[in-house]
Amino acid sequence: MPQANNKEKRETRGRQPEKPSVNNLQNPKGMRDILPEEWSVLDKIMNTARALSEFYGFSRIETPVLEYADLFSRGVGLGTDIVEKEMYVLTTKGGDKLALRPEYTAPVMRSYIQQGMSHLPQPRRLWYIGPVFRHENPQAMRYRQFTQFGMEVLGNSDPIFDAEIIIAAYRLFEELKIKNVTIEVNSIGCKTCQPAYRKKLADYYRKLDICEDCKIRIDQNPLRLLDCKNEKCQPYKQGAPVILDNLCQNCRSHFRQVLEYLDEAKIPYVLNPRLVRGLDYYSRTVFETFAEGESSALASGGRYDYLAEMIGGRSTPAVGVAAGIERIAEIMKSRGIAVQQKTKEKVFIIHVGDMSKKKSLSLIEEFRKSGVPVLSEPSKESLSAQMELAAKNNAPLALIFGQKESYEDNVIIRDMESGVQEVVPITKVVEEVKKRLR
RNA sequence: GUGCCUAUGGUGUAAUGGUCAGCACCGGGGCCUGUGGAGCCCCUAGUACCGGUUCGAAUCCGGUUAGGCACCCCA
Repeated sequence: MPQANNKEKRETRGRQPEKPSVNNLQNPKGMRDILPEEWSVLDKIMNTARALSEFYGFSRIETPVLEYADLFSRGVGLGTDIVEKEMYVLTTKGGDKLALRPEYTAPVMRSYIQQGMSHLPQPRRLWYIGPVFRHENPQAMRYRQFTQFGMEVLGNSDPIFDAEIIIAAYRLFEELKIKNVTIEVNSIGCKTCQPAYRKKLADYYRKLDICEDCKIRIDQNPLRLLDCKNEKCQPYKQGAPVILDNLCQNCRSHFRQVLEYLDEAKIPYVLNPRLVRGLDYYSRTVFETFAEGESSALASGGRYDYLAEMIGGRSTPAVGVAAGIERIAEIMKSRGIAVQQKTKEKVFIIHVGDMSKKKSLSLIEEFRKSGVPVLSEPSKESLSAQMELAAKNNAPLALIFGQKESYEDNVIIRDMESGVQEVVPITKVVEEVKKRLR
């Protein structure tokens, strides 16, 4: 009577209005669950990032997920999309405006200033990893909550640190075996030379028949004119003034040194005079790294000598890089870069009957204490079902602890490969198992 | 924020607007309280949500939500 069954079910369901609708069981847009299978790649990336950071002398920092919203308005910039369109802002009961951090650099700088890190030996090398939030439309390799890893060198303006940051980023991809990563670098100048260049650029474009977006860019952020993708604007790029030709003496020399250091370290890079960044705090060196065939950046960063002042601190030169963990994971997956799962083989303990089930608990504890990883499945009662699980889990040994054994204080050690079994006293079993695992 | 595409058990899929939404995998149980990944049998579970058209909707229409792609921007 399947019909009756179905009807019954439907009616039953209809009578339970308290049951939440499926919509309530859905994730918010752009946010996702990270299931066990994915963690092997993510762990690999995170562990590599951590080891690399520590090796290069960086110390870990973590800041709150929430910050006062104006930290980002002032630091990242009011005119930027990140602040204007993509920030999650909430108002507390007390009326404070807090924001889910859309990036780490401003919070790290805030912490540097607030915690008096300028009184420690300079520069400070800090690294971080954690979730950041941007309210934008999700698409490939783009989430509303994602994980950023980054490194910052604060408190020194020497160009060697610009290079150090780029080198470290490059090494991360090297260690993760991601090949064909290109690094694009550029210098966007400083307070002295950038305004003049902006004006020059704006003047050049003002005379041309440009797309609607660019008409806005002219006043808002003329540097962005350079990477407009509208077909209409493409031909103009050729004749546009190049920023590298318009740098002041200091910026020119700074950039030259950065490149020399990169050459010295044999880091392959590409000069991209049209590379600009979307965040206000950047000055001088900017860079982005791309995996071959991908349009979105894997890691990017640059120097941000004005950020400290922008958020209300004393002038502090700094340079840093940020990378998106999920994007790196996607690249690794799509390129089939294997991450070996080093799950240790575990000895499987099998019980039969209530007495042995109960007593197997202390047996399991004994193994844990002596550092031998064991596995068991108390919910399975039949011996064959447990044998099956032992086999599925690739257990090298199965320990059969049945009724008979539990009375006689023995355990059967079964070699799963050969099928050879041996009865040993329970007091010796840990020792015997250790001997066989070697 | 804009535009296009998509949505059937946990997964992958089937169903000219018309019987009870079918199949496979996964999962659970059994054959099998004393020995292995197989086999056989049984079970669990679904038309994303809300509404409309219709005698009748998984199927057509509208909205919502989520996913994908592109723009914008970015990690």
